[in-house]
Amino acid sequence: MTGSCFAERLGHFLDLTEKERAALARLEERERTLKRGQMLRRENDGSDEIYVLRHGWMMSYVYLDDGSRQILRLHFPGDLIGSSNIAYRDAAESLTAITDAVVCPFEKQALRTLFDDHPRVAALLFAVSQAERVSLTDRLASLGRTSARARVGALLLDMLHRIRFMRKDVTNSFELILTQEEIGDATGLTAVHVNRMMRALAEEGMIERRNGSVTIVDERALAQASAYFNRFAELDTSWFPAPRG
Amino acid sequence: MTGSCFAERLGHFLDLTEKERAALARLEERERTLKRGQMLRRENDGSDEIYVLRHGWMMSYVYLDDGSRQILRLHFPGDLIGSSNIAYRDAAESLTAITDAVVCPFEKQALRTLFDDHPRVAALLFAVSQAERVSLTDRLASLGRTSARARVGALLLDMLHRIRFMRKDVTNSFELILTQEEIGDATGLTAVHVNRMMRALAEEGMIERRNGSVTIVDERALAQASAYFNRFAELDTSWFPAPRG
DNA sequence: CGTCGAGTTGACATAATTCAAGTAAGGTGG
DNA sequence: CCACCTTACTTGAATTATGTCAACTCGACG
Repeated sequence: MTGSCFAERLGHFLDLTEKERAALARLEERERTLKRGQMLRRENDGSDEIYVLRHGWMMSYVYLDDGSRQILRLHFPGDLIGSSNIAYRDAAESLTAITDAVVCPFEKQALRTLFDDHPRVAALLFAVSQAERVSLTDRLASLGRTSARARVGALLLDMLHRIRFMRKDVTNSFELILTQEEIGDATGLTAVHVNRMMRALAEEGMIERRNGSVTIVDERALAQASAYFNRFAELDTSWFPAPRG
Repeated sequence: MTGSCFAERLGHFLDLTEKERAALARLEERERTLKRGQMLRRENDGSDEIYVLRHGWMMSYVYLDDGSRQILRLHFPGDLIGSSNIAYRDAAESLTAITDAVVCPFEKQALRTLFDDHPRVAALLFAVSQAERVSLTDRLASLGRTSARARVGALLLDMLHRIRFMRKDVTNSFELILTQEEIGDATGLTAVHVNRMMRALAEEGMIERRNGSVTIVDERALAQASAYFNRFAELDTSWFPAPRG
């Protein structure tokens, strides 16, 4: 065990104390391995579990009555996932592994100690969840007010930046992994139309595609064409309580 | 001063202690009055302020480069608004009053005491913000995967349920207040098309319109047609810390 | 070698937008 | 109190973006 990837992720924003690290590590005592495509949790399941994603990519999504699917969010290592049942008894979204993945499940009761003993970590969780909320509002504006081409472009840029955030060696190229159908379910489009938009972006010289990987050739132009705004500003930690102990 | 409407709202989920109520009331010491249409805060403004909405309706929204607007969320009394700068230094959304309104501004530093001294209230804030996140994912699915008619229907139902939550005497009729352009900006449609969809819903006998008010005639059918899921389940407070003091 | 899932492309259908013209209601200054 | 403005709402016709259906290619895999 290499230590808590959750603590590592949160440590980007804050110098955690030993005690704080230990408290976070306690959330990752158990591990569960998932194969590509395997479902971790289904919408409406009652469960006390929340997860820290340790390795691999996952996605959260819902199905509508007509059988269509909306992908709500892609998840990368260090993400806290399944957080809808922090608020509710029953899960609001399904969770499935996009690649082989490892998650650390913990019961939400474990958050109690965190809020009681480590108010600064609680504040950090709260701030991170607000940042996630902002990310969702960006997606909302993308789906509500931009063209198909812009939505696909914004998704690609979001993936690039989030991968970069994890691995500083990644510059402008990454393995796509998602099928065009999944991209469609994330952007509210059909797989066929996603295909056309990717071709369009490629013909315009903004991206290149080879095998399963994408290169963002002209990041500035793509961001412009996609109404994409990079939210990777620093978190504002100025209001946080002092560390305990 | 009639006491904290924030505490009143949060008290729906939990029996707050006197000390907890007092701590929340401290967030509402100042008041600011807004006229219909008045902007409280602009996107990208740097500000340490967060607000509790005390009276009236407000909305949060963003503008895109092409001048189009996406309304992110409607806000009702008791809502915590402007929460994007809990995470960031600069505001991610603009805030404007839809009706005459009263807000109580407070500096985010005030949250520090709350997290330090009242972990149970902090947990409640966190849970409520997760519920808001789920509400955003519902909107995402609505915009991404449902028809214009369904989006308008879902917005009407959401408004109905949120108004009911505040005022138990409201049954199935309310004053719309929003213009069709605003409905369009919330649902990702043009004002013209909103108009047609409202007519369609009326012709199908699901709603009635008179002057500025809407009556939901057949709530079940409308919910069905709009892929609407009512999230007003109880919050799960089982994991919260014990009250302090 | 055959099958299967994913990607690609064309022809056609449909939902939503755009443009344009008009009506209704409320507010304001003379 | 009226005449005028302005803003919101309404409706039709033409246009465009996206979806649907269908056929085909390609590579992976058993």
